[in-house]
Amino acid sequence: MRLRSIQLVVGEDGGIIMGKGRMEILMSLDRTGSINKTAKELKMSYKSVWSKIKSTEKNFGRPVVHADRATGTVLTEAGRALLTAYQTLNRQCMAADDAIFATLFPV
Amino acid sequence: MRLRSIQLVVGEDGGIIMGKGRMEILMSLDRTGSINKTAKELKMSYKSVWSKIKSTEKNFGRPVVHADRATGTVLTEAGRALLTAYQTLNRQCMAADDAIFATLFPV
DNA sequence: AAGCCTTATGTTAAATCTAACATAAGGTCA
DNA sequence: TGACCTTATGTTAGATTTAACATAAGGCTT
Repeated sequence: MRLRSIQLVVGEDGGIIMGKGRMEILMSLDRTGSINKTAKELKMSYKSVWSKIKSTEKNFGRPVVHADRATGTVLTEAGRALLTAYQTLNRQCMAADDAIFATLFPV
Repeated sequence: MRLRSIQLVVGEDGGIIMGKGRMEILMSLDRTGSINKTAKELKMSYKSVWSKIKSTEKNFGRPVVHADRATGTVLTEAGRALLTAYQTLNRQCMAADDAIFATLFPV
């Protein structure tokens, strides 16, 4: 018996802006500089990675990546800020929720 | 932009024991004393309500309700304890997560 | 006995989400 | 120029999840 805690940052209409999956996409993207390499690294199709990025941008209201056929893909200023904010959110929420769980569901 | 935080209590194999939906089922069940009335109240089919209860019991390891064709359905001791513990968990986690969100994503 | 309440399941259909396939086209390097 | 990298989308198929339909049967009330 354990806790599975999920944090989704969503737009006004409920569309997902950030979640654990998209966090990993942006992290990988920042490291590889390529949607293609990210897709391979995360064992996803190019399209699914690309679609999630587009979905995030639509719900977020502004671009999180700058894609170029020649130079690849890099995070925008806003994209990096969103990523680091979510990473912190995720870590802190997990810790807080786990602590609460431990008090209410003792082993 | 807002936070959607989800807390799932799961068994060792990841099967769901409690979530917001099952919390509402048990709450309604406790009030109505009938799976049928709960299904109507929550606008779900009898079967889907029943299946979720069975799933919870399987993953939890013991019955959470006592069902009787004559007298209807009531929560077991363990079921009520599980429900109240989850209600508290849900409330506290939501509050904690919202607070964290507010500090990281200021309006 | 008839009608309506209840729990209890199986089966089938629908809808939705995910993955796969196909294609287009710009840029770079040998 | 040809091969290979990259982004960019549409289309189609598969798989998974959810809803709907159907049936069975016990028990209560009138």
